[in-house]
Amino acid sequence: MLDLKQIRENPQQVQAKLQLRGDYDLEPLLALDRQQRELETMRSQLQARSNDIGKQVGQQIKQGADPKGSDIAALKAAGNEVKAELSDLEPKERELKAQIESILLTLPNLPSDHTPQGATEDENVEVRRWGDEHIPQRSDILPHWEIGEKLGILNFERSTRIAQSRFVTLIGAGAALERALIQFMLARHTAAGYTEVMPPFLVNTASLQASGQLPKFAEESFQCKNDDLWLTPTAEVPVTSLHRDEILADSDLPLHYCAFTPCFRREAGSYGRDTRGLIRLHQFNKVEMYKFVHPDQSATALEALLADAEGVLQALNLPYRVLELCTGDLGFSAVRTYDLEVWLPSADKYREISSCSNCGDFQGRRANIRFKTSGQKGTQFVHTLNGSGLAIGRTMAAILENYQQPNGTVQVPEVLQPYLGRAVL
RNA sequence: GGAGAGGUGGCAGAGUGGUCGAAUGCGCUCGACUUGAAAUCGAGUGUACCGAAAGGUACCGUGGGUUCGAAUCCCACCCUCUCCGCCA
Repeated sequence: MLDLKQIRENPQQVQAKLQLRGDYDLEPLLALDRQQRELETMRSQLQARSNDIGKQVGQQIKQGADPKGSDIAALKAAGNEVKAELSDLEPKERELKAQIESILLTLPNLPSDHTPQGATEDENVEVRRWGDEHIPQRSDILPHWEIGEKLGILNFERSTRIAQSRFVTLIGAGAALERALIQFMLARHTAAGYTEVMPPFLVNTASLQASGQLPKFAEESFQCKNDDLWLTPTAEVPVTSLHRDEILADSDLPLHYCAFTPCFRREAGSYGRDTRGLIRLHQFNKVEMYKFVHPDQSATALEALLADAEGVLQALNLPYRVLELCTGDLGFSAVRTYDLEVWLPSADKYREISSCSNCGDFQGRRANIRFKTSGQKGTQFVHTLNGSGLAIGRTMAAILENYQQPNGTVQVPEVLQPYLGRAVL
């Protein structure tokens, strides 16, 4: 959520930054804000009068005045008058506040000054490539779903029987490889100081709103309609809400977490895209990294987060490139985002495998997560960052293709062998 | 699912209509005493909004209601705990 005070004080600046992301008009919001504050002043003055009358009644009765006497009756009448005025103002103010809130909830975060300007993903900026020398030179590499089914470790067809299309069942070494990847990544991140958490995989509406998935992107999540619960679309959601409505001490920061969770996405509107394989499923596993940091630290924390995500790909010797997302491609909550794209030989291109974002205080404000600096009064919102480290299914796809051997087997990356107990699939 | 109990400040816990943002204890901060520490004593210690400030307003699970006045009474909802049933 954006800071209403900031919008009020620098409307043209905020407007200009929002314009980089889409078409937004702040004027209605500002008008509502002016009305609301005017009403608030009036209401609070009336309230003060009402409180004063109430106090007088109490005092006079205590001092022995006749509760049915004319003095008291006059006060009560005055009180009733104030109450009538209040009952007119209160609902109006409440309504205005609700309108302001609901508009604020739909405004995306402001891009950073570093973020390249652009309308679509075509204008994302490539920052660097890594591991060109690991790109397989053969031209007969099978797509991962074909080699996976050949090896009997991926099954898509039976998964439609169990669930629907866009689900996979991992079998034998496939299931073991998935588990090994999770273990490997968590071990790496915990060694780097991230605290492992395994949160609930069902989250409530407030949690989805806190991290920015709601209200705008409801159709992207699976909902349990009988309960106020949704299937988590990413660990970012439960981990953000791990500290929702808390006031931390500045000495608590930074907090670094990593979490393995399945992720559930409806992929509404992507019919016909990536219909085969592990790239776009309704359910996939992911190891996520997440940081709550002091505002002064979030810029450097993003670079460190990115390095940690890259480290996973490097350890697996998977070729990748780093993109910085342009303003038009930035996610709703993000100030600044790097995507990691891994080389997929069958597609002959790079595909997203990680997204590392600095959300500034946007989620901190939505989730009401603040910190207090000792010796200073007042609170500030924490900055939050999240990054995949990595999406497990897409990592498996990359391995099945980049490590494919001419004889139809797949080499197991060296760092995974201890976790898997074998060198070849 | 059935029966019951309960939701108050960082924590514990009082408060059943009036001056209660809220006793008391613990914790925490600062100060005194002490060579230092402990103990003791003193002062302080929630958040947000409006306002240049003085100050004002709101918040006792959430939302409504009664009343001049609600933490306290009424209604609805949510959540937590205990016992029983079911269950990994």
